[in-house]
Formats: sequence, structure tokens, C-alpha cells
Amino acid sequence: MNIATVNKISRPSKKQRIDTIVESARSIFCSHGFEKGSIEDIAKDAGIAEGTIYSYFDSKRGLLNEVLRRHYSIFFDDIEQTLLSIEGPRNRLRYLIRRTLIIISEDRNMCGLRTLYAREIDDKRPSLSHDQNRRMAGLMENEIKAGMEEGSFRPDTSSRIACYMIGGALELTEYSYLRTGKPIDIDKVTDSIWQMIRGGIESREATTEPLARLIERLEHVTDRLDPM
Amino acid sequence: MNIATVNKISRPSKKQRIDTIVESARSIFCSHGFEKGSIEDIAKDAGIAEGTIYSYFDSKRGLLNEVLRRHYSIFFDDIEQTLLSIEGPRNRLRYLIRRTLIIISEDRNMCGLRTLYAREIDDKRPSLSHDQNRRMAGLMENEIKAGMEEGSFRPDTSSRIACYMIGGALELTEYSYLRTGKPIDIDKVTDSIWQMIRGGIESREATTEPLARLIERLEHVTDRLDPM
DNA sequence: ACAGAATAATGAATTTAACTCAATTATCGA
DNA sequence: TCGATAATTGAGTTAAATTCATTATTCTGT
Repeated sequence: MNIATVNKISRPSKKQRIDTIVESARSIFCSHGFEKGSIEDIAKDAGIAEGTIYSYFDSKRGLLNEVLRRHYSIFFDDIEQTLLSIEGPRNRLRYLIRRTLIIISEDRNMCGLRTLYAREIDDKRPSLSHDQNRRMAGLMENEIKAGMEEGSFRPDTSSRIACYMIGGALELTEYSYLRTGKPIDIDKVTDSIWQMIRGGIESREATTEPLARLIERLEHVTDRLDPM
Repeated sequence: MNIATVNKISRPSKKQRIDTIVESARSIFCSHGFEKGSIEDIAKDAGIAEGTIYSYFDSKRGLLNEVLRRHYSIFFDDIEQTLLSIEGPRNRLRYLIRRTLIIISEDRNMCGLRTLYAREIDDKRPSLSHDQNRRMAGLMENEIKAGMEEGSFRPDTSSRIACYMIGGALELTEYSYLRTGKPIDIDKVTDSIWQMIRGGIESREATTEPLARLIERLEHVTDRLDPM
């Protein structure tokens, strides 16, 4: 009876099986891409039958979603934790920008999957990528709003558009990295985005210098008329 | 012999045939989406055989590219023309932002195709969408650089990142419109982006407070010189 | 320890849709 | 009018996701 028991191939737990599938999927999608990496490849890699994958996942797309969800949810958890220890909306916003760039730099393959295939509008439910972007955008918008309340950001700014500008710049930086493979200079990009956010590109000379000169002259005149 | 000649279905010119195919493809892709709109559908709509499509286009993807290329190249030509008649980098940059939003608003289906399917990295050639984004980004970058030379934009800004921020914000606005269908408030979005670009979100307290103090003093002085 | 119920895994069959190509039809030049 | 050339056809091929009847394993109550 032991022999019989031993000969039977014992099955891994549900969790283990899912882990195996997702890990194989990650590996295949990263090396071949989503479209060229087939379910057959994944099943082979995981050492199981194709049908088994379908008893755990609705579709190839659903499998991709899970691969991405697992990869990025780790970062989100960490980011939300780290934010708690950073003081001030400015610093937190800057951290979010920088951190995003680091994540992008760390795994080009995964970003490729996310960028190229996860943006879908499937009639019904919004895509995972959309959820993740919302989550990140939400974190940023929080900081922008906090900054406005605190008085360090202009209250007449559209926080939504500010988020779009930051998020959009990060996405395009990511896409450029994807295409060219040229490493991202994280400090430089962070600083550039940060500078744009803070001060825009309008030259300060035009408005502030004449104004400063005027203030000086008026103060001078006022001093004479109304000595303090 | 005339009868024979008449019975023969005369073939349209090469150009006409291609036009028909592209127009049917546009119609089918717009109504069903790229993935769900099949070559069979397109052939049926155009009143031809599937094989004929393949004698004019390499692949379904290539057909999509042509649909998009035709749609957007018209706008680009017009934009480049219009730019010539606008004075100053600021105005031209603002026009580019506004105009892009108008194009997005005008055809949601087409933007859906562009946004969702045209971003690809096909090992070899960059995607059409990429080319178009480059073209638009190029136009914007020109204006930003011109603005720097002219002295109205800060010269220490990264024009690349500035483009990414503008382009990224436009893309995200587009995507949001795609998902929700909520009309874009073109003026408001243009103004918000424009404001961020020009002045950033940093509070102007540093300059406004001294100014406020001065105003107070001036009012005081004026009261004395010219009592009400 | 065992029967049988419940659950999981299998892989061959189905389906779908892009793409091919040999055969057919139309056009063109002499 | 007759080949030669080019365009069109649509049935056939291929590839890959998805399904499902069958088989294998595990679990449960006795």
C-alpha cells in the first residue's frame, strides 16, 4: 500500500500551483512578449497541461494581469509605507517621482509588458494598468492637495492636470527607455520634472525682475515720504 | 464582343481600391475595435475577397497603421501650416496644446485605436504612433527652444522633459476621455496645462508677500498725500 | 483501510481568425 | 485578337486560445 501511495504523483497545493503558473507566465512573457509567448510555452515551462492553466485563469489576458498585479503590488505596499515616514508634501511628491523612475529602471521587461499590453478598454472592467495608474495618481494628487492646503503649492492649480503632467512625463520616460534601452538618469529626470512642477518654464526675469526693481524704487520713495 | 466587355466587371484603379480598403478598415476598426474587427468583416464591407486585402497590405497591423496615418497626417499638415502664421513661441506652444485637444475631442473612436493599439515595439521598426508622437513632440520642442533663445522661457529647463510633461498630460487626458466619454473642457484643460508650464505649482508667497507689505505702505502714504 | 464522492489535471478536439496560394479573371500591348 | 501580365478570388493552411470529456488524485465517512 505504501508503494501505491508513493507512486502517485502528489499534487502541489492550490497556492503552489498558482505560483508556479504565474512564475512561468512571467518568465515566458518577459522573454517572448505577451503575444508571442503562448499558453503552450507557459504550460511546458510549468510542467503541466494547458488545460490546467485554464482551471486557474479565465484567459491569457487574465494571467498577464495577475503577473503584473503581483509584480507591482509589492512596490505599492512599500511606497505607501515609506510615505508615512517622509515629512511634507513636497518631499513626498518628489519621492513618488523618483521611486517610480527607479521601478521603471529596475525591470525593463516588466515595464514593457505593462506599457504595451495592459492598456485596454474591455467594454466592462477597466484594465489593471489603469487601476495601478489610478493608485499612483491618487497618491500624487493627495500630496498636491496637501501642499495646497499647507500653502506651499498654489491653490489655483488643477491638481488633476498636475498629476497628468507628472504621470505622463514618467510614462513617456518609461516608453523611451523601453525603446532605446538607454539607461534613465534618475537624478536628472527627477530634477527636471521637479523643477518644471515647481517653477514652470516661464522666465522669472520677465515678471519678477522689473517688479523687484519697481518695489525697490517705491520703497525708496516711500521711505522719503513716510520715514519709518 | 461588346456584351463580353460589358459583362466583365471593370476594376477600379489601384488608388481607388486602396482607398476603399482603408475606408472599410477605418469603419470596421472604429465600430468593432482592432482586435474584434476581422479582415473578413473588412473584406465584406469593401465588397472584395480577403486575399485582395493582402495583396495591398502586409498584415492587419499594417492596415491599421495606414488608417491612422491617413487620419492624422491631414492634421499635421494643417498644424505645420498654421504655426507659420502664429507669432511667438508662447502662442505657438499654446496653439499646439489646444489643437491637440480639439483633435482628440473630434474623433473618440480614432483616438481609441491610436491609443490602445498603435503603441508597439515590434523589434524592428518603431510604431506609427511613435512617429506621430515624435512629430508632435518635435514641434513642441522647437517652440520651447525658441522660447528659451528669445528669453521668455528659462534656459535651464530640460526641453525634453517639458515636452514629455505636455505630451503626457495630453495623452492621459485623451485616455480619460476614452474611458469615460466625458467631454473634454478644452479651454479649461488648455489653461491648466498652460499655467503649469508657465508657472509651476510652487506658491508665489516669496514674491507676493513683500509686495503685499509694500501695497499696505503705499496705501498709507497715498492716504496722507491724497486724503479721501 | 476502503468505497465512493469530490476535486484537479489532462490533452485531444474545437474554434477562430490571420494569412497563403493555386486557380481564375481582367487588362494591356502588339 | 492573342498572349503576357497583373489583379482578384476563396478555399485551404496554420497557429494559438479555449473547451471539455476523460482520467487521476485526494478527501471523507465508516
